[in-house]
Amino acid sequence: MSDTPETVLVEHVLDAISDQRLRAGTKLGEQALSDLFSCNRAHVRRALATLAAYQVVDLIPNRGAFVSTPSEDEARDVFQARRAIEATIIRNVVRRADEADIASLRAHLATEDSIRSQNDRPKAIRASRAFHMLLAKIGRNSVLEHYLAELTMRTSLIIGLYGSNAASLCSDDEHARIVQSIVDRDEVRAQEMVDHHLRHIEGEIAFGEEAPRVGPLSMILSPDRATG
Amino acid sequence: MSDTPETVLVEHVLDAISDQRLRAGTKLGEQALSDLFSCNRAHVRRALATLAAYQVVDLIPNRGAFVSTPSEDEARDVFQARRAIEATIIRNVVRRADEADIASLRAHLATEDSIRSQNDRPKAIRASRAFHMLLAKIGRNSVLEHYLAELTMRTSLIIGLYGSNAASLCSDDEHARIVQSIVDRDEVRAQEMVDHHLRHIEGEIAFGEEAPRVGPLSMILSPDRATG
DNA sequence: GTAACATAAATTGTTAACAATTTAAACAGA
DNA sequence: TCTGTTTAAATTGTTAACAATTTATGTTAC
Repeated sequence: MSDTPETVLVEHVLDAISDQRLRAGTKLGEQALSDLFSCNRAHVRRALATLAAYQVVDLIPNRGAFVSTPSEDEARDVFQARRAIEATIIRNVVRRADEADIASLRAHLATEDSIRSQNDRPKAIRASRAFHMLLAKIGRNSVLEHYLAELTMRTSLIIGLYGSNAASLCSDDEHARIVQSIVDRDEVRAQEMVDHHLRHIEGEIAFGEEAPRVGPLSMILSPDRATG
Repeated sequence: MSDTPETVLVEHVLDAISDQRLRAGTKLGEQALSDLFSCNRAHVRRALATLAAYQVVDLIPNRGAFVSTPSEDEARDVFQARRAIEATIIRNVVRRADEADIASLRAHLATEDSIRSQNDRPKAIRASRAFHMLLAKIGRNSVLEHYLAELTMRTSLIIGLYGSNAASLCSDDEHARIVQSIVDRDEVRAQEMVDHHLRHIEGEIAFGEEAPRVGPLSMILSPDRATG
């Protein structure tokens, strides 16, 4: 859409969160952000208000903005919400996907395959999220798509915070099997696969032990970084 | 939570939207709002950014903020999203509702009954929305609750915009029957009732014909108005 | 060496002034 | 009367300065 400083800032922060470059609890100082994105603090403040509304940032009066740290309860709520939303999305996909859509799904699977051999975890996380967002797009419900964008972002925070056992992420060939059931127009099976997939991811999370915080903002959020 | 000017402003606008006092397309001028809520424009701007993130306000560069006017497609997406989310909510309710919850549900039904005899449409709309939000609260998933708050608000805009045939709103005793199936702990029936109920509401909407715009802001949004 | 306290620095909160753009009004010509 | 142009008013966008609060630093007493 537009290219206002607010939009740029919001998009970059969201990207950084979904890539797990920005971790839960990180402080988002106004001065730091306005320097990084060369805009004034009014812009930063508006952008932070937007991010807070997306529930990926907590605004604490007189203290500043922090990347939100989901509790275990909140994490479970997020996953249940994802199951609810993605169940309807996958149903839409099975019903509405045309050949171009299926081609793009297959192309994405190929991309994920090649990434897997590279052992680049951040890249893998981004690609994995992109698969779910591709499904949402093909499902053609912009409301559900928007909510899933938020929820996948929060999922990134959760996994980054509590860590995921093994290099599982969005594992193995589960994505491939979901695509197969879409091709087969098997609504029930597709729903089962997605539900199972999400429960699998949630099950891998090790609640209790939190991961350490790290890194200065400037390393994480450079505006000149590729946006994807 | 807190009582910052932004919060107050956001809450009041949301209330006005859910009550259908604020209709789709209404301009939300910065000066007008800062006068009404006696705060400065910086606060107004932040509040508007939040409302835009909630997708009940459109921010048009150099033009200002307007209450969003959902298209027919968007309206259908909103209703499908509600079915997806409320299906899970009602399942949670059937499983988790304790006696206090059921008492509050019955109390709410009584309130709705008494309102029905008063023929006060705005009051009825608010009560009807409150029923769904009460279910969300009892369901104890804060993520779904938050999303439903947004979606019911957008539903108010939709109904206000396209009008609802008959005084149906959230009709008759459908709410009562939903409560009954909760009491009976009949998960399947409860889900069916909610799904049917939502389809019923959607079906009453007369797409095609838009309702007229009206009213000055000061009449609609007085900060000293009761909030709860 | 530690704790409490005072001071300084940094950060967030607030306000006002000014610039740029859009909207409304006034006006002239056909 | 309608159209198009010009001028004025109102509204949004931007910036900087200042106040209030929090955080960090440093000092002193024990």
